[in-house]
This record gives sequence, structure tokens and C-alpha cells, in this order.
Amino acid sequence: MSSTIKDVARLAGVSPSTVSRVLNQKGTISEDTKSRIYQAMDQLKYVPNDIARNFANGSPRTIALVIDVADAGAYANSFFNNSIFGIETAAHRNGYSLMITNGSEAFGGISGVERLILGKKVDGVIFPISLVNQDFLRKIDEIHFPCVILGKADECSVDMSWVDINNIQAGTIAARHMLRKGYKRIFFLSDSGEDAFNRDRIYGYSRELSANGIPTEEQRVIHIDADINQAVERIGELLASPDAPDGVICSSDRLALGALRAAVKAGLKVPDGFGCLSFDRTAVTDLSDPTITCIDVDTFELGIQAAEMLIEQVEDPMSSMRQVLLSTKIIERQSTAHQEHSQ
Amino acid sequence: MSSTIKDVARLAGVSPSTVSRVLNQKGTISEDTKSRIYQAMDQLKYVPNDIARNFANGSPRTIALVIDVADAGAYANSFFNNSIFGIETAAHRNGYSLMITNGSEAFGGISGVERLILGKKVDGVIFPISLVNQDFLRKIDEIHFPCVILGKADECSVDMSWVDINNIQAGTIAARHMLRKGYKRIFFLSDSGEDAFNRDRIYGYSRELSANGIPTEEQRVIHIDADINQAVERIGELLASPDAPDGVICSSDRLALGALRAAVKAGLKVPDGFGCLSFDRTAVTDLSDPTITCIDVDTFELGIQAAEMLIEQVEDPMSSMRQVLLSTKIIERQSTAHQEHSQ
DNA sequence: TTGTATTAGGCAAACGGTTGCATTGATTGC
DNA sequence: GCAATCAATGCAACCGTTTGCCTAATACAA
Repeated sequence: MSSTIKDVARLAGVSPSTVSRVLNQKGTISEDTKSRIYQAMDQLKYVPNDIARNFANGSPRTIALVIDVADAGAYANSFFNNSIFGIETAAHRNGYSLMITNGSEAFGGISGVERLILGKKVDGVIFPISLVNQDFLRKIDEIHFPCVILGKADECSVDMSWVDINNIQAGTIAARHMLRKGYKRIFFLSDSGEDAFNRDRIYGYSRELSANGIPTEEQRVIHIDADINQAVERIGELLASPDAPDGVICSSDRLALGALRAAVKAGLKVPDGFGCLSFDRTAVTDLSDPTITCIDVDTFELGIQAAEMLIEQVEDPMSSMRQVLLSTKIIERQSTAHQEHSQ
Repeated sequence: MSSTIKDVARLAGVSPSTVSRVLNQKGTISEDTKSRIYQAMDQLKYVPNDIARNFANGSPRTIALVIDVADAGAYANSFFNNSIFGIETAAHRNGYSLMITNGSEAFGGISGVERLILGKKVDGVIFPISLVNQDFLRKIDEIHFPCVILGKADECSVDMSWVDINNIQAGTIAARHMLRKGYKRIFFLSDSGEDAFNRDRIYGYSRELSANGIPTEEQRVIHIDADINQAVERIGELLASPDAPDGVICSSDRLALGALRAAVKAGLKVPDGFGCLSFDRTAVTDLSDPTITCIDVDTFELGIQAAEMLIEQVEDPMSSMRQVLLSTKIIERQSTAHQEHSQ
């Protein structure tokens, strides 16, 4: 049905190899022959068969993004979901296709990812940190398969490329922002689930407070479940206690909303008597009243970086592993619109 | 490096074709030979090269999901994002891989999708309704390429398969719910952006109200921008007018939140004096105070359906087009916890 | 003029499977 | 006891491109 390189060759009166060379801009072909070939391709509406091409080249020119099914649910993980656009964009830009595969489900002993890798359907793979385990890393490392991890993977036994946002810096700018806005007793409200993220944020928070002369014993980190009611309750208790915070840095939108609610309940004015800030930038923070100051993560750029790094590995197997941390920015909104400290 | 079918054949003392037949469970092979082949495969850690396979079979056993870059942004479109999990699951289950491609960006005259299709890299494609245009449909139809549209595509000139949620039914159950909860003057607050969705929902709303003896002139549909402040303002105005609503069905979470805020401002009690309901099930509706009743859409199932329908088309080119509408359910929350009408 | 580069392009093998057809040996029916 | 059937497997062509190697023709230097 659709025409092949041979059809084009015949019509242009040359051999298939010549057509191939024109297609790939290899070798030296006369202008005259070239134009005859282009004309033939036009006439036959020729489009190269990519599967045949990939087969001949021994490379599918495709990368895979592994998804974590645990992310599926009522409220999609927007962190992941936005990165995918960046990954697709960078892949496309470099002439690669993007495949999506499920990380966990295994069929007949080997998982979907492994099948993709071993079956040579992809040149490289982007893996979410949530799905990484030592076993997997060892396998990847053993066969020297190009791989980039989405998330800080610094506790791995093997040297891996990864990209993440700089959570230490995020914690730092969060704390700095609160200090600059004049808040004095700034607590950190963390949900106990996402340890890896929060450890760095807490470190950044703590370091910044210390740098501003706030002793360690006045740095308070509260761990609770990722539940708004617990946040309301816990912050409520704290507000009623002698060492009440006047500002809370929260690891998620729902905790921030809870803190806000507790403050209102306690009769405090936001942002004047109490301020709060969220690390998640979601619709919740935007629609809350008052709107909630938050940290902006460029997940699109995160995806771009991951894909670019992966493709670099694919095209240069000798390239060394890289670890990239992306900076974040703060989006000031009503929940921390306090009087400037410096003024 | 990695072993091929020939290596396995040599080790097992048979011809490559025999190995292939065992692999594909075709023809009749003796148990004895089979076990020798399996053993050889094990020993060599043989995994078939899928690219070569796809090439030989003339089918990549891959489907594509086209994404709309317009969906990328601060707040990801969770409708799309969850469907992808369903699509991947169904594809995987049927032995297909899933590719993601950008619908708009074009390189050298043909777009990424077209290249995937014409380059034979995919067997079929799932297209979001937001990206569909007549030109595209005609092309697809012309080459008879398997395609399923994600979204109701009933205004197309060509017969297409599509899958969507049943928005008429959603509008109906929303209205029915409000009526049963005892609300009398139920308005519909629609954002003017998403016409196609809302037309059906409004139809369902209106039909249900009429069926319950509420005359058309008491059915009010308000169109505003998708902006919370406009919703607060507009609903505020209405609440102050003689024909104030006591219940509002909102096309999105932010409009519902705005309606709720307007009611509180007007001194109404929710849900007793005023009720509201959202079509979007998002974290916003869950975290709002009061929590907002909403319509639950099973986007995972939507993805499953789309992929299954597509694969059916791929495997049986003679199969006829199908249009599927998925039912929705209502999730009752505080914003409509009115006294039951019937009690 | 001869020898050497250089340019243009053909030939055929190779990539790793799949499959129609042919072949062989064993089994069955009459 | 012979033809017909069938199970088990091999042979070789084929899928559409790429590419190393080779050749012919032309250009240029000596």
C-alpha cells in the first residue's frame, strides 16, 4: 500500500542506497539526483518506515517514562503530570519518541519496563524515585543502560543520574521569606509521609533560621499525617500554648489550609497576626481565602532536564552521570503579606 | 552482545523457525523439542528483540495517546492525567505499548502524530477532542487508521469512535440530587469556556427540573468566566435579588467555591439555607469548608474503555465504530446535606 | 600522458525475526 | 502392503533500511 524506499528509487532511477543517503544526508550526492529523488518522494507521498529504520539502526530512538500507579487516584499527582509535558517536548525536539509504562505490574516474571529494555524497544528510561529499588539499580548498572531518575537519589549504592528540585534551597527561601516578612516564631509543619522531600526542606529551613540568629531550640518541626483536620487540631493546640508560632511553613497545601483555619479559629488575623506558606503550588492554595503563599516548582523544566540528560547518555555512552537540582521560586500571596521587616 | 533467536536455535539444536514457532505458539512442536528450546532460552537469557519482531510482523503493537500541550500549566488537567493510567493498563494488558505524543508541534510539514502514524510506529491513536479538527478527521478516515476520540465527538462529519462521560446523565443526577435534598430554586452556574461539556449538563439539568414540574422560566443558567471572584460577585447579586436561588449547580470547583463564599457573605447557612454542588471532583472540593458535593468521574475507566476500543479496531479492521458514554456518580458532602425532601 | 584523488552511486549483506512451502518419518485406513 | 494423512521441523524468502565496499568517471598534478 504505502510506498517504500525501493519505489522511490525506481521512480527516480537510482538505487535504494542512494535514496537512503539522501534521506540521512550521508555520502555525497549530486544536486541533480537529489532533486529527482525529492520529487519522487513527493509524488509517492513517501514517508520512511520508522520501525524498519529503527530495526536497521539497532535503536528505536525512543525513551520511556515509567509511571507509578500509586499516583493514580482521585487527585492526580500534578508534580508528575506536568513533567511529562517537558519530557515529551525534549524528546520530540531531539527526534525521540516517548513511551509510557507501568513500573510495577509484572507479566511472566519480567516487568513491563524490563521487557521494554531487554526487548530493545527503548534506548533509555526515566524512573521515578518512588519506584527505585537497589535491585533495579543493580540491573540497570550491570547492563549499563541509560537511565535518569526523577527525584534525588543520593542514597544509591551505584552512581546514577538524577534530577530534582532543590528542596534545601526551597526550605531556605521559605524560611527567608517568613523572616523578611517579620514573622518571629516560625514552625515547620511536615507530613510524616514524604520523608525524603521534607528532610531537605527542613534542613534548609533550619539552616536559614540559625543563620539569622534563631537558636535551635526555637526551631520547631511538627510531624503529622497529611490530613487537614489533624493540622487544624495540632496548630490549634500550639496556638493556645505559651510557645505559639506566629508563622508556619507547611509541606503541603492541605496542611497550610489547616493551619490557616486553626489561626482563624484562634481569633488571629492573617497575615498580620499569623502567616503561613505551602510548598505545594496547587489550585487549593490559589482559591483559598486568603490565598496561600507557595513555592513554585517548574515541573516542565524538570521534565526537559530529565529527558535531555537521558538522551545525552543514550548518544554518548561514555558521558558521565550528572545530578541536577533545580531552583524554586516563591509566589507571594495573601497568607504572608506581612509588613516588611526591613522597613 | 545479547543473544538472538539463532543462538537459541543453535544451542537447542533446531532451526530458528522452530524457536520462533515455540515463541509464538504456532504450529506443532514436540514437547521434547519445546523443553530443549526453553532451556536454551533460559541459559542464554534470551529476550526477543521486539523491534525486529514488530518489523517482521508489520505492526509495532503500540498505540499512541496524543496530548494537548494547552493542558500543561500551573494546575494540571487531572481529567486527562488520570485517564492515562487506564490507557496504559489496558494497553499493557493486551500486549501493547503506549506512546505519548504532542498533538500540535509540527516539524518539517508533518506533525508528530502524523509522523508516528505514517511512519508506522503506532497501530492506532487516542485523540483528545480538544485537538480534533475536520482536517485531521478526514485524513484519518481516508487511510482508515484506527482512532478513538477522548470526548464526545458527535458533531463530526465522519463516523468516529469516541468515549466520554455522560454529561447529560451527570446534569440529571445533579439536579435530581438537589431536588431530593429539598432545594427549590436551583440555578446552574456555568463557565463560558467549556461549551461542549456544559451544554449536555445543562440539558440534563433542565430536563430533570421540567420532569419535576419546574417550569422553564424558573430554570436559570448563568454563564460567567471561570473565575472565583466573578462567581462570588454574581451569586452575591442574585442572592440579593427577589428571585434568589437556594441551590446552585456549578460547572467547576472554583465556581462552587465562589458560590459558597457568596452565600456565607449573604448570611445564609450552608447547607440549610443554601446548597451547592460541583461537577469537578478535585482536592478543592474536598478541602473546602464545608466540603463540596460533587460528581465523580471514573477517569481510569474512561482510559480503559478508550484503549480497549482502539485495540479492538486495530485487531479487527472491519469492526464498526462505537460511541461510549460512562455514567457518573454523585459524592454527597456537606454543601448539600439538606433535610431529605421525602422525609 | 599517466597516476592519483575525489566524487557519485551501485551491489549486496546485514539487522532479527516470521512464515509459506517442502520434506521426512510415523500412523492410520482399507 | 500401499496410499493417504498428519505431526514435526527445516529451508529460504521476506519485512524496509542502512552501510561497507567497490567501481566508474571525472579532475587535477606532475
